[in-house]
Amino acid sequence: MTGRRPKNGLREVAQLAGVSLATASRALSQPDRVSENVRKRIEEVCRQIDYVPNHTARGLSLKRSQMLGLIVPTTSNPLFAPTIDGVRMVLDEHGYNMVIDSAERDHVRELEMVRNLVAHGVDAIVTIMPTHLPELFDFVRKMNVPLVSAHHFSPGKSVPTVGYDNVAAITEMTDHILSLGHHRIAIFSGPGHTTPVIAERLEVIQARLAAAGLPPRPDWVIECDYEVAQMRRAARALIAPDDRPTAIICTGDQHAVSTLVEAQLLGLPVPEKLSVTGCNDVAIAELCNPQLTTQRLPYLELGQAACRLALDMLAGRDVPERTLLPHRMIIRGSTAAPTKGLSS
Amino acid sequence: MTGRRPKNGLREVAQLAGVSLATASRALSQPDRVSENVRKRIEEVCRQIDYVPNHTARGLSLKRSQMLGLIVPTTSNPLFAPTIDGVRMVLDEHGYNMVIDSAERDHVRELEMVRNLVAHGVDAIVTIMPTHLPELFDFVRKMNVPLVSAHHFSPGKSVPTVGYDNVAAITEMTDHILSLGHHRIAIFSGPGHTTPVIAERLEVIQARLAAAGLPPRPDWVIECDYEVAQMRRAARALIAPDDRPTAIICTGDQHAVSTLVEAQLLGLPVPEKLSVTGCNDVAIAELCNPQLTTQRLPYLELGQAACRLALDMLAGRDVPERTLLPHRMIIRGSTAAPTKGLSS
DNA sequence: CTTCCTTGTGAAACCGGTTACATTCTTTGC
DNA sequence: GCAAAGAATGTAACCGGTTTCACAAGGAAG
Repeated sequence: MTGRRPKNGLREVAQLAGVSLATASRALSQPDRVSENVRKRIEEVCRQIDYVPNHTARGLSLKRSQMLGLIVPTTSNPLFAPTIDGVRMVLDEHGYNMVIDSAERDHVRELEMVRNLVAHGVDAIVTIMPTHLPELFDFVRKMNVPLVSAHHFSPGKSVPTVGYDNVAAITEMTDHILSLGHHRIAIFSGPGHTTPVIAERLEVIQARLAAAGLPPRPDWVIECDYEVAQMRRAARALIAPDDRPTAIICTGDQHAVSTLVEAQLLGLPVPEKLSVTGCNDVAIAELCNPQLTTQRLPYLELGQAACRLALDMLAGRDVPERTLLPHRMIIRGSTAAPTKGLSS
Repeated sequence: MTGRRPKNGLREVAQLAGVSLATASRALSQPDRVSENVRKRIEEVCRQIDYVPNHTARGLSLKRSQMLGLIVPTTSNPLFAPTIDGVRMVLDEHGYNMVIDSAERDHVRELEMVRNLVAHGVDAIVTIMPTHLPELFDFVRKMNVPLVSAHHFSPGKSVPTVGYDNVAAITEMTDHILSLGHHRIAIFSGPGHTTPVIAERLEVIQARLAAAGLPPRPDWVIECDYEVAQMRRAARALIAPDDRPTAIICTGDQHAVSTLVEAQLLGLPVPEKLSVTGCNDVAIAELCNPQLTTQRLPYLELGQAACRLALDMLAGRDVPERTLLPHRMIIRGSTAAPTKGLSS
């Protein structure tokens, strides 16, 4: 503290150690290219003055930032938390940082975010948006920035994609209900217009039921937002009448649990008089009574795989266009064969 | 596409527009300092070649990155999702980006993360860690980087802190149970050793019960991890015996809901024979039967306020050392006076 | 004792922007 | 009609690192 410090970062270190800037830089990034003696002296100085390297400058020079950009549809839906966590786990192993943006379920905004991330110099991008603007593909190709799409296989994606088999998962669940002998089946779904994944499930279930020869019941196809009061109201409307379904297939666990709660309040035993299925296997699927039959979807693994792929692309390795991750049906206590005499 | 592009970013724009680099730069950052004519020409060129600015270079020159660092205790606990969301909301308004790190509930790692974030050039930092290493305060002071701590007021924090009154909230809840006339009260808690906030709640509840003259029942103080099977097992052990409490105060909603489920399985009516309280008011508090009496804690607001404070500090404005956000007790169906004859 | 090759180090260019200062060209005032 | 003020633009230094290249010293080979 005797005089004013140059405060030029590495320049100061170099000066204090009595070497040139270049040597100081090498001592830190390629320790074996400098003499033992000098290296130790520089390390000592770094400790002394508590030197903090400037990754911005480093990034400018090296043209890489050690940062990966992650775009999520929304930060408020806890469903994506495991995916974010998966990305973070892999990033941690590689000393990478994560900058995260929310596209607010909007394609146009997604493209903005991608431009923004590229402007900020991220080395690669993972996006969990289910579908993308075509311009997005042009942009990343032109900018030559690795981008991988995680979550949903939709036609026309021209970037590496990792996902699970949404159609198979919900088909399997529908077949489970059908094979139990149910004929009076309702669908309780999240809003399809904001979420292609949900729209797809809804569509697949309906098609499957029709294929099984069940007459369509439009009043048994409910779309409802994730707000608790709304879900419970809708669930009640579905199961309160005497003319009620014997099974309800939900596109998400929240809707299923809401249904369970309302059934309980109405004194309708599950699964004896009503079977209910969920999807996603979030924590609440086990925190209800009975526990939920649901599909465990690989959200954590989605994040991990997508992140690995992105880093692979960055390293110049070839990556597959599609990576399919397995789902698994978890049959718990909320489904059973319909009571005789009610099912037909 | 006639020849090779210089590909020097703004230099290329300048060249194509027939102006100097400085003018091009000004046209974008201070449009009113260049002539109408030139500005339009430059904007046109930018559009033509789809110019993407380099924020890294900009950051190096300006010494600010338009990025804020956020440190969370863990990304796997969805409890912090609203806080992250709150930060993001405010950041969006200011055109800031967020780089997020997980400290894995570890102080030492938190300090590493802070150093890492500073090295990456973030303009300010928000951390949701409940307590910090003393070295952290020295570091941020020395580096002169705005840091605000959100979540918990613990003694000795020498940085601006935003939080809620954890002690008051859990005291209020304990008093609610006491005032209903309960004397046989158990505590079902998350793990205190990993989470100071939980440890504090546990301590406060015990002190309050003792102050009310209740004899201590060590077997009615349970600490249990957040894993569903574990929580349910512990809850069952607590309420299965005939010698059971008439009320269970939980330090988190998950524990409370687990208890609710087990009570239901045992045919133990809530709230008639057992009162249960939660804390945090996460979504499941409304997705159970009966709905949970709990404390609504301002997690979203925590993120918003902390982020605003951080940006204020960055702008050189004075900020309060402590910002207290209100909590609110939400009395729902899971609590009631004990049945006569059982309570005493 | 040269000559050639290593090895360690320094000087300077560079990454892609921002900006203080200098310069040129208009205005405006007297 | 000329000086002074003002507006638009250009020149060059700078942010804090990395890296190419040149150079000097030391060791091995001839």
